[in-house]
Amino acid sequence: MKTLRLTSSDRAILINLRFFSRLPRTAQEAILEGATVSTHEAHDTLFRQDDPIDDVLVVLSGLVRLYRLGKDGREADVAVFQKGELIGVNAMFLDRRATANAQAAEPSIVARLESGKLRQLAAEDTGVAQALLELLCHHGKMAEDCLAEDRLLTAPQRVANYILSHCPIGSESFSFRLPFQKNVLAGKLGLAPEALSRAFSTLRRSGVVVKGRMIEIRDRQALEQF
Amino acid sequence: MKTLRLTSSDRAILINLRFFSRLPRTAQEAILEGATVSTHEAHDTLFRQDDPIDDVLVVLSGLVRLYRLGKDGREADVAVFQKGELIGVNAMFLDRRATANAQAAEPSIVARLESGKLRQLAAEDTGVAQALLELLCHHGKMAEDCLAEDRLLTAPQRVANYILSHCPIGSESFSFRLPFQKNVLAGKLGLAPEALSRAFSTLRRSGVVVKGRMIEIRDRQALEQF
DNA sequence: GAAGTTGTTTGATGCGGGTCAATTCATGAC
DNA sequence: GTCATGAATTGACCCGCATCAAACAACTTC
Repeated sequence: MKTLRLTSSDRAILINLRFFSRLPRTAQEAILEGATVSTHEAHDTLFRQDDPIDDVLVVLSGLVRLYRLGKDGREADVAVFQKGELIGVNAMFLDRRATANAQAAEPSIVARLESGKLRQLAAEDTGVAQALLELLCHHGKMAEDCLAEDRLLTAPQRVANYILSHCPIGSESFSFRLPFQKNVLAGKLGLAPEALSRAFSTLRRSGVVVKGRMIEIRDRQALEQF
Repeated sequence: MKTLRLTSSDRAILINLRFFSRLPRTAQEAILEGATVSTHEAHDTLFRQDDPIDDVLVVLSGLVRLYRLGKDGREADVAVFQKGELIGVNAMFLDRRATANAQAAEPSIVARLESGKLRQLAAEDTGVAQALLELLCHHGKMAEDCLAEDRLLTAPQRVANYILSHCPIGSESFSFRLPFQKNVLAGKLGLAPEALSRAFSTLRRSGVVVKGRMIEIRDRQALEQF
């Protein structure tokens, strides 16, 4: 892990965050002022469950995996964060302890914003609070989706869903590149890597072509009703 | 379904809500003014997934189950709300559509608060926004817990966990009454009723005595390490 | 290039829990 | 009390997926 200064493209990412754009310029500067940046190797741990955390993390590049540990040492992913996403907003308004472990899933750069300052801003500026409310509601919806998927769908169905969520509406056939390793996708979907692999091979019969990280869809209909 | 007036004990429940107590008295009155109350039989549907909803629901008595439907008609619970809990806060700050179906799981009374008014209050008063932020973060944590449990624990472990969560710290043996039917508990834990039943019978060997809705714990240690 | 490392696929096996069906148990209605 | 309805349990069966092990593929590193 290495500590850096904010580059101008980092600043661009931060400034484009929903809640950031609501801030008066002076507040923006105040936040950026206190921000630190660090780089991490794949598998680096950013924080551990129950650690006290006083920052909100923003992924500037790479990928961060949030997971809990079972008593037997097994890991279960609860979220995966990509560029531009915020980690630790929950903790900021609760007991300021991490509810899970965070680990870089690939070489990553993250910014740390002082959560004390953010809390204060939210308490002073309803626009900031509003933006955070919307963010949290969005998180809430995602979590609900995830839980429902886990409970209702089989492995191939979850994968089909994931693929469709990347399909622009209206297009009948298309292709895209997985934004991360299949490894990580498996965790995100609550599957063992082997199960993901088998799910892909099941979906081949429905017109899904997988070549490395490239996914190609030939028959959207077939996927939808899987 | 029948529409009622607010009783004084209903008012007491509402006024004790975390975010409510932050409001100036005039705002409290404004909210209560616009509130409606309705009673529901068990199995009544309060709203359906994708319905536009313009209210936040507060459970005054009884129990409300929130669930999603699978393509095959199977139901998966995403949350269960008891007296004093708020339903539909997410929707209020998103697209104002229900993300799931809501159903009374037993005879229930719910209040409906105008979400437009609430949103406005949150936009004007940072104290209200703050309270909602805390509420949502709490919801977020619960959802994360739930997801992690689903992915890490077996049925008996989930049940053991549930029981322990009702155990006052420090007490080695104790007993309590399930706050709802086993039916509902099963759904909440993501289990079929049969699986819950079997889990209970597995836990008997660890000193859990089940008689109707009464649960008795004889050996806390055994439960914790299950 | 060769050789090690890490990610992915495939096969064989076992466990957990969903589903269906049949009882047993509770709870009320009359 | 009897009967009826719904809840909870128990057994039998099966399917989905985790797990273990091994073969492969794709990148590094030298």
